[in-house]
Amino acid sequence: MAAQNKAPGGKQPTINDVAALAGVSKKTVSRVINRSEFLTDKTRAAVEKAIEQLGFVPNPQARALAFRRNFLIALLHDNPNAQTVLNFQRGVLDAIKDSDLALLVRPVDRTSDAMLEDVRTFLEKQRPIGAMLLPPISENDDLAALCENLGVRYVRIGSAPLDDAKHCISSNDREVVAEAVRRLIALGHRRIGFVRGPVGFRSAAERETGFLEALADAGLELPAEFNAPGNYRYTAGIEAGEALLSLAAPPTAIFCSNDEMAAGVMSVAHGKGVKVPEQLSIIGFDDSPTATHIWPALSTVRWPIHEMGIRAAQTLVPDFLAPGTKVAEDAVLASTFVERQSVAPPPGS
Amino acid sequence: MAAQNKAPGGKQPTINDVAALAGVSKKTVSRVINRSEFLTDKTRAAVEKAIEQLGFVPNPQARALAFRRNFLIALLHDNPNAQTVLNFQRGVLDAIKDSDLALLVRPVDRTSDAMLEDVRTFLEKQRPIGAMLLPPISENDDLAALCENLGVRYVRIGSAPLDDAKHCISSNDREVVAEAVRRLIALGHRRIGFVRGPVGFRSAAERETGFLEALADAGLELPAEFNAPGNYRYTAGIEAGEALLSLAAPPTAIFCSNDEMAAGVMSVAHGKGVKVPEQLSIIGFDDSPTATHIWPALSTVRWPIHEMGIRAAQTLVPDFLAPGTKVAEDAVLASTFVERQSVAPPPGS
DNA sequence: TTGTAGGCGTTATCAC
DNA sequence: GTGATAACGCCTACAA
Repeated sequence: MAAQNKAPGGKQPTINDVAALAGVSKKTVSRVINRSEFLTDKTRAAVEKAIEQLGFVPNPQARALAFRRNFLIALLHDNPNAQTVLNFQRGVLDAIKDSDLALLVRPVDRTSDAMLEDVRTFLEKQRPIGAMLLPPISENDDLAALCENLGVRYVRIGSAPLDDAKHCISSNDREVVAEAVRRLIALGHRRIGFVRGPVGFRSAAERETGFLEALADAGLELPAEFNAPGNYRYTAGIEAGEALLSLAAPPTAIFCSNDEMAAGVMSVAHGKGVKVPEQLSIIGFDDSPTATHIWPALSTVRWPIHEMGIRAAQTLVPDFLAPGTKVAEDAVLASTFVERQSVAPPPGS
Repeated sequence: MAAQNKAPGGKQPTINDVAALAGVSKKTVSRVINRSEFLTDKTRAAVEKAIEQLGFVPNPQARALAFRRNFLIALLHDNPNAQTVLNFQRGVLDAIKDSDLALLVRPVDRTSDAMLEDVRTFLEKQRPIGAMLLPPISENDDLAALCENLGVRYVRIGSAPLDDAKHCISSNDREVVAEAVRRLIALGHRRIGFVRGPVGFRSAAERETGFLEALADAGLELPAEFNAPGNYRYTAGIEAGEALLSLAAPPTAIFCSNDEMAAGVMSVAHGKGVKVPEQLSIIGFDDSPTATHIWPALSTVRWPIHEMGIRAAQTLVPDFLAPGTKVAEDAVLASTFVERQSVAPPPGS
């Protein structure tokens, strides 16, 4: 489309071609590229015209070499939820859209002994400006320390503040879970079951705390047999559902620490002929695609993951964004309770 | 862990440090790095020892500059199915794991007029060695031509061969869809509905062809009212389900062109009290997480997407993979029919 | 405010 | 086979 006038030789034009055409030194061109303040408007205009005319695009590899730093930011993740990762990715890409940055993706294996070394090698090799850590690996302090040591900026994404605001974007999961559970209580539920997240995950702990807070506020308790273990997988939901719905006096509502497990519980309910939501209310967490694909549609907590991607990028590289980008201030973003068809008053009310 | 002996000054050691330590020229070190054939075993050993000793890692930015090419491959996608994208991504990363390559991710907006220009800018700026195009944008011939023109290698992923084998990794969707439908017919179904994919998508066309082939082989026809439009979204499944299940003589089985739409159809069935699979069999396509999260679990076609990611990377950059990597030959990978609980003989059989 | 010289870490050229 | 020397395209330091 654009008149891509190539430099002599048919190659990509370089800073030298621009300098020659504009009748200035290449350093001056460099100053224009890097938005130096010390430039006459006239000079700048002349250079910009030449750039336009040649269709010049600065070579990022050369800049990376000279800057001793790549114009890349990295996304490190070990998240089983594809939609979450991808939504976050989209957010990041939306944020860096008009900048010179590109996004590098790096899944890591948190169960591997070599994880830290792998990440170190990756960061040393690619030298990204910064790295964004998605949960659950964002909870790993060693990883943050590694970034710090290597001079790679980092931002951790979490369900609760994990670090100082400069290094953390989080949501208020606990509060929203409590809100969701209060909703169940307001509907009349008193026998409320809980399916936990995996041990050692901050997100799981936050959700559990929020759940217990809401119960405590209402003067309710969580009987041991209503407290089912889980690991964020569908199969754990199946097991929890089997356990909870086989009780002599089963719960009338179950809060599951994520949507996948909620889907598992719901499958068990269907299999046992337990009507949702008439006989059993179910709430999940994530607002994953699953939440709307199952029947009845699942009430859940929506994580502002796309927004978190944007904010994470903004926090990580405010100085590399396109000029004029509006950057939000808050590091804690609000999750929201989304009520759908899986919730109703308890039977007989 | 490794004894990272730094070069004088505490920085990363460079090729000069290695050359000095090994007592050779830096070009010789370069030859070792790039696996040149013209080297004495003795020289090579000496250099490798020095590399080891210093913990030297070649600077990819400098290499990129000298090679006039980045050690990056790009994944271009505009796929609504997060799991598909991420599984593919994993495959690619598995394939390039022990190489010097890194993966750049670039979502594109196929509905935008500026799409082609955006991709051009991206490719010119980043200069990746190659690009991998996921469906549906893989079906865009202009995009392939653009890569060709820019000297960026490319591989297209598709449901059927879209290009010569050198540039295409595909699956045999048509055959497998036919197989799935034959299974329905074998169970006794004669009234089989179809929910189409979006117009203009090759994947949709392939699935439809396979479906019709199986019907024709059995001497069956697809009545117009059994042929519902769709766009791969859940809501389209809802609409199709409403239409098909409201017919005076509804189908006893429905093949949906993807899982999301199948989930929609299933929700409608639940809502209408139509028992799945007793009164209605449903088959989807993708084997997405949704397939196992809904109840009853959905029979579907599994796309070998992770494997396709591996093969795509191998096809794209066979010369950059870790030495000794076994590269498969076939460009057509097999999808498989996965039978789950959503399929049974028709009522009254 | 602008320009000159030199360097970033690697590879290509072309002798030896 | 191996090694000087000159790129690669851009930036920093310092000079003007």
